[in-house]
Amino acid sequence: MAQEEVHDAGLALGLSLGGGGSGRGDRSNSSRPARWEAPSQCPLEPSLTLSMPDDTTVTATASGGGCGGHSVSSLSVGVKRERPEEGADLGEMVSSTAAAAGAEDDDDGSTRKKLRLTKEQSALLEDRFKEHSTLNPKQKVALAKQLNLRPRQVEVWFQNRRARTKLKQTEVDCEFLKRCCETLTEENRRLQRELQELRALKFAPQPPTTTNASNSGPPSSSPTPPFYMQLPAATLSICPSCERTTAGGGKVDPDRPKATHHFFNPFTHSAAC
DNA sequence: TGCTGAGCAGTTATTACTTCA
DNA sequence: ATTGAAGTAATAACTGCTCAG
Repeated sequence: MAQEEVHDAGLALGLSLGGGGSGRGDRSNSSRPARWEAPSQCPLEPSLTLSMPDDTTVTATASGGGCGGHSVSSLSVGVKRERPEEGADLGEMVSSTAAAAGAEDDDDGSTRKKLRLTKEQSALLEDRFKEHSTLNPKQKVALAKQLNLRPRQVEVWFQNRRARTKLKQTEVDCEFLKRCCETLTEENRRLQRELQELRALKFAPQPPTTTNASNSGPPSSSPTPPFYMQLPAATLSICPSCERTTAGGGKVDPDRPKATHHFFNPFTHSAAC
């Protein structure tokens, strides 16, 4: 049951086709034989292919039990009609798959069925994906043969698998950035607090001691704050690793006002201590 | 420069499962 | 406890686009 689904505006049916979707969706099947053969998942699956006068092919495939140990039996009926449009790899197919045991196989075709890969197929595909996330044409064909799938299905599976991997990685990255943002927010709060403390120290009454060059700025009533008050907040940061402040020693090189020896880099989770 | 094949992003449709009345 | 409808997640398959060769 390795049919590929296509949307068929002409037949208001869920279409599942083997041997080619429409248009560019099935590039790998350009060499598809004129008469579509239902590819069976299992060599033991009996299949029947009928060629209709109007180039429509009806295929019935009964599958089950004997393939790879999966227990789901199914009956698949596919209808394919050659469509003279956009090249040779065009075809349409109607298929319905239903559990053979008790389920009806006479559905009106208004719903299209989707292939579900068996656990064995998925496992092998996963294994191959772990080795290489892409396949060259030869590998694709070989793997398809091994899985009793069509190369197009293997191709699609790998595409979807890559997309899922990327999506997961994006989620991980997003989570990481979220944590970074939280870390930076917390860091910002800490720095704000520290700034307030320093300001309070600055404006507190000071004992009449001799002043050095670093704090001999204008009086507190002056509109321009002393030099260290103009430093970027980061220069006063507390290293989360060693819990020391960079500007705590009171000795700041005026030529390197932005030196942040203990600045914590949330992207590397490291501090340049 | 046009063609072709491959990969990707976005989307659709189906299936399986869960929840709830 | 059972059942059917509704909701949801997973995923196979498709379309359209870009890009390299």
